[in-house]
Amino acid sequence: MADEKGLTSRAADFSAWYNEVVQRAELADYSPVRGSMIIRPYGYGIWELMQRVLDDMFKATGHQNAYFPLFIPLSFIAREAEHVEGFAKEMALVTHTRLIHGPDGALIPDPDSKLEEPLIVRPTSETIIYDAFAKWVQSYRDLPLLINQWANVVRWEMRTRLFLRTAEFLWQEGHTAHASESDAEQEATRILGIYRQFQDEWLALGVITGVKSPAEKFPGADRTYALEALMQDNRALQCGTSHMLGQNFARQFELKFQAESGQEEYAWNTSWGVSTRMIGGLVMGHGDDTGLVLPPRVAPTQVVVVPIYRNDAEQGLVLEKAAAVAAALRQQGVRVHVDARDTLKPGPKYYEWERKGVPLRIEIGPRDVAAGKLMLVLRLELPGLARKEALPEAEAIDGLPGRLEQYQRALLAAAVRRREANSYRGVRSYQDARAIIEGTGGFVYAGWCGSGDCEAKVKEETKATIRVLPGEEFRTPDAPTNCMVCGAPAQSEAVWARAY
RNA sequence: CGGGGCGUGGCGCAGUCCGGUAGCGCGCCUGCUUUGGGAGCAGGAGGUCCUCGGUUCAAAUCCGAGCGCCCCGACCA
Repeated sequence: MADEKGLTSRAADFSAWYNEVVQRAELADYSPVRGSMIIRPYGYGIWELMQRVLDDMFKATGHQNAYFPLFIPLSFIAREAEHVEGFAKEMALVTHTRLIHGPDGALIPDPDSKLEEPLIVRPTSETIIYDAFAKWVQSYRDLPLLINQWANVVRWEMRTRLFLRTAEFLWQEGHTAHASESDAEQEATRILGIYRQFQDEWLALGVITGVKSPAEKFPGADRTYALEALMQDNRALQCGTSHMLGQNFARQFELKFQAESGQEEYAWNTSWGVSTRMIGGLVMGHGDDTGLVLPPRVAPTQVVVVPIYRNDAEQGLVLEKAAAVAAALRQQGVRVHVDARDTLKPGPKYYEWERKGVPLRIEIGPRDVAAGKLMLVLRLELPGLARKEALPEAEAIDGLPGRLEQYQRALLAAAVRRREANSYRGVRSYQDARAIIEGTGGFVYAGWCGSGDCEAKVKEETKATIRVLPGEEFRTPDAPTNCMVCGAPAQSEAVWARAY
């Protein structure tokens, strides 16, 4: 366990480190309900930044936001066989609508208020949304229908972890209907591209993308595209999914339209989502033994200004300068905070903001004011970047957005470097794969025959699953041509890893 | 649901074996001195010791039952 100052190190106990970072950076807290979490203002600030960027991306590609109900009739979820099978074990139900005092005075559900048909709390909204779509769509002229919603969903998980797996979480779920299979397919991959751009360029995660195996795909989908990031403990984190749903839901919910030809046809659907889980990805992807490390683009505070002074006169002087610097930075669109608290010395402030992952700190003391300089300190030492640098004030301010962008890019480069350093390509034997998975961990690229039996065997024996069948960009040039498990001709390359 | 751990001021813990005035560090409040990497002194506030029951003159401590949370595993974003 860590003392009040230090943190458990990643090497000593990765999951303890994770929990401590999340709580000490004030991202989240436990709630009285098992498996439910409180997202604190600092964590929610990150989520708001994520939302803003993604929302703009969705809007720019023609999507509109809407809101569908939290409660879904139980019968809806039951309509798509594979879908209900996938979620049946983790459903929260509303069965009563009233409380009364029982014999011993305690509040109990009023038996008379029992609902004829229980409601489920949405684990995802395909069913209720496609039911609505069916009412809205008549003609091919109504398509494509491109809808997104920002919502909470509930999945009653057996085992939970802050951000990574909680009973309730926040996400966006896009739902679209198209006139043709190829339109829907295009939509699913276009969204995958948007997610990819967001997770690399904003979150700096260095994700790989690809298709899920049939065993790992979304229940009810024909095909699931996914993004996977490699965490610092060399376990994979699924950071988002985009599903080609085919006509599975359209058939169940009578989502039909009249085609140009006059023929009545079922629409083609896609659904796609990313969640607050990405915040967990940021923590495990970038954090270090000091605490959180945030990419500037999603940092609620990008720059913290820490004034240094010894007496009232210096305090006035330095705070005035700090305010001016902050104002100049805000002019440039930088999110800056001046830590003017008089109760802490500079040192403790440094530690606090480092723990919270703020990308850049500006120290301003009397000596700097006199010299017309600012001390800039990055949260991390990264290749090609000076961690600490004293620059003339004007130069420092003008160059600051660029400096943040450099840092942003360096974080992504470091993530990709780490991912590739822990990716094992061209693995030919199951024995080798197993040694990697049970040893250091990481992404194992190997041939796969496509058989669910081979996949299940590996999962059973090593706990590793196929994360994705990698997209073209991520494939190994001379990938093995045989399945690493059974030796039969490989149908595709697969990336194996233990996952969250 | 199985295995492990833990419930004592806001946080981290000691005290439990062997019953006898509830403590320590950090944090918090007030004042003064401080401030370029976790400051000092002085004063102060803050606790149904998880809950219920039992034993006892006396329970944080012993006995019984229950509850909760965290971690590991099986299920999953």
